[in-house]
Amino acid sequence: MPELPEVETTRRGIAPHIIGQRISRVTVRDARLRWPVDPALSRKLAGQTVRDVARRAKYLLITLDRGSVILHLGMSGSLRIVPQGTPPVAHDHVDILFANGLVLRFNDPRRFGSLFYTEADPLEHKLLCALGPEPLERAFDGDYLFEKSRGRKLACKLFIMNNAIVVGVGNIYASESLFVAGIRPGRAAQRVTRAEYRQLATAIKSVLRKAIRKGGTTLRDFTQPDGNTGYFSIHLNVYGREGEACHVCGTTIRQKVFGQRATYWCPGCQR
DNA sequence: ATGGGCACCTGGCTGC
DNA sequence: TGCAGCCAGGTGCCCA
Repeated sequence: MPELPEVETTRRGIAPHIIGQRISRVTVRDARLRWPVDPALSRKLAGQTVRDVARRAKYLLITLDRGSVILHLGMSGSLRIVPQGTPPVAHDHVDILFANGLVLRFNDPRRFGSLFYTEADPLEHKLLCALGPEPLERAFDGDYLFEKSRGRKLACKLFIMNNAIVVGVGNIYASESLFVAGIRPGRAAQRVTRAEYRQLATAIKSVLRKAIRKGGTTLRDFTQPDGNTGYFSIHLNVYGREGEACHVCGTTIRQKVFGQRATYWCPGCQR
């Protein structure tokens, strides 16, 4: 899946096409997403106009007149804007059709994504209400991480990937941020110092901002919302580079699994 | 409360 | 060439 920069890139890509547009209907080709798509979705959305496209963590929030569509891309989901009548390809599960002839099309090979509608405050939804701060907001800083981490023995990499602590730090950017901050991923969260957490919070912000600026890392199944094949890629220092030389010090990059996820670091640059 | 592990699913790649 | 096995960007939930 898209990590946070990819979700934000998607939000920015689709927003200008759908804000102010009226939904005519919804076509569900395969309702078997992470949770079954509501059979009455089309009836509930038809006639409503998109007022805003927001993001909380990696959830996209499409604000309508009376409610919100909450959409998650899972591991392999993507959204595209296509003209009505464009033949669907494999895994094009849901289409939201607009009166102006455009279609917001959700594709997700692995079907870990989700899409549902609520007329309550989306931020109060069970899946969203307990989330930690957004990494790019001021409330998230090194002092916050330091306070939250006292007494926590798990690996600091898993700590920063915990959505209750901070949202939006996925597997790639967790390794990359720890590299920039010079902290080894396996260290217990409670053993990382306040000064190091300040470095880490700064690193997380800069790594995510840089990736957003670049339009999201290009991964196998991420497609730009407008269908452009022009791919972007941020410069990865450690992720996926096991056995290769560190760009900074030349030390061989190592890999180890933490919490069932591959984790990469440079033993020369990270302590 | 915390942490560990599993589950959900398809597709691409590797190596025999 | 075929196929088994392994790996992949997430995260909710169950259990100890």
